Amino acid sequence: MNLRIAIFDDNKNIRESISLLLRTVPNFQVVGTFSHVLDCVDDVKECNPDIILMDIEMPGMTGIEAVKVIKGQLPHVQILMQTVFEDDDRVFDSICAGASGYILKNHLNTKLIDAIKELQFGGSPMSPSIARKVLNKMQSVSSAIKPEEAPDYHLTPREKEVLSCLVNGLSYKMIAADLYISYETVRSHVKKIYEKLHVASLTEVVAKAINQRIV
Amino acid sequence: MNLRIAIFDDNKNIRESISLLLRTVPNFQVVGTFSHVLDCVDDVKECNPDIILMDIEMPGMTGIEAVKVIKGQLPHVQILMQTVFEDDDRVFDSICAGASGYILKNHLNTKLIDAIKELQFGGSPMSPSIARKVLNKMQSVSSAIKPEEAPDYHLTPREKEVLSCLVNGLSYKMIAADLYISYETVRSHVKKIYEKLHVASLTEVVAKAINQRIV
DNA sequence: GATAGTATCCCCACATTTGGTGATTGATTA
DNA sequence: TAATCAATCACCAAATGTGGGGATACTATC
Repeated sequence: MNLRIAIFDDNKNIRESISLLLRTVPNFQVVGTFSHVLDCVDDVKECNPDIILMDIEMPGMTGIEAVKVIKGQLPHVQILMQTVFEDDDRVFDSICAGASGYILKNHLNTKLIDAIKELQFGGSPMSPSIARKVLNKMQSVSSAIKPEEAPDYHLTPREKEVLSCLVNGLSYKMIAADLYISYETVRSHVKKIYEKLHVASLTEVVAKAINQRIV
Repeated sequence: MNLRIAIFDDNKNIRESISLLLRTVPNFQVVGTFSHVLDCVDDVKECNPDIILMDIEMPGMTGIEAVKVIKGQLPHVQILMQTVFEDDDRVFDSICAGASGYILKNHLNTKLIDAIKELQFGGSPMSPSIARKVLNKMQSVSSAIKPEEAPDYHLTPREKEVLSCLVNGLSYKMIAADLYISYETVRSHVKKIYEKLHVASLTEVVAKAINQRIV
């Protein structure tokens, strides 16, 4: 079974030399090379690659934007960024856009072949410095990854509904109208919420609800 | 210049075989092997390694907790997780604790040597499946990584102070007391904030302030 | 069949917030 | 020097939220 590869790079020499290199590998098949990504979705649909090598700097639209649109329409395609840039912004933007690997252009040849093979078998090849950046980033956003488990305040479903209305800025009246209950019922729920969250004002409720992701 | 390596693993055979393996590499120096991490900080201070190989499952304290305390006290040490576990929790916990690499135990020998060398030169070696997990995680928390740049509401410093008081649940009166200004002045600031944020209630202010990280 | 919990509703009195309009001072800037 | 803006303070009237009661109906669950 052949591995179908497409290449997006605005530099003709690079396209051709990568193409030549990959053709020497058994089972690798270069099914398309493109100098820009303006028609990338059509191009990709046309040549139907398993893996895409994507440069970043290209005329008209960047490779990062291309990753986003391609993954949006063809999520099964694996995309390997291959670029000279290693600034945080471009690295993380690429990854968030959906790239499955990121290698730098400085040391080509065998590394590239290994990277493609790694990608083929479910890995995510990254140049060493990129991998380090990624791990450091993970650590710096660890609060988003491992949210310290929010205490459970045992809010009832209805109370949670009311709470989320409050967080959306609705007044008691509006909540009453929204949930088809009376103003006084809203008050009852809010009182309960105050008790359960140990707070004494709407602002505290909202702050606590958002910060502890209760909503 | 030698590379000093310490090994934490509760399995004696593994400690010894890794130790033997690493001793065959020029410039590698195994400076300590330990069967548990209960005294890890002392152990590490004692043998002063550049790189630590850390298993996860050990008696008394897990390798992940050990990473946390070691990195807390000796942040310059590079720690390479080396384990059989590849569940998301342990992987991300290890990384968030401060590990600089994560490789699986199934394919030892040369891979391990390469990983240590990669770590030595500022990389973050990961087994392919681990790297994939990490990239996927990055994508799933992309909102935390690339917060869509909050619009600037041109709040004055004083207004920001008042705003953060509001977010902390203080009433107008309390804010007045806190900032040594009159109740009416607080009101003026709040009115301005309402205008600038285009909202009409405290709850909306608080929600917007927190969600858009204005505070 | 008693108990506990949820969801619904009501009243009173008081506190707080809100929407107006308007004013003074000092600093910065055009 | 005139204009702008931040920061301060004031008053009025109306709307909204808060704290304390209490009540009913329905579901579970023991």
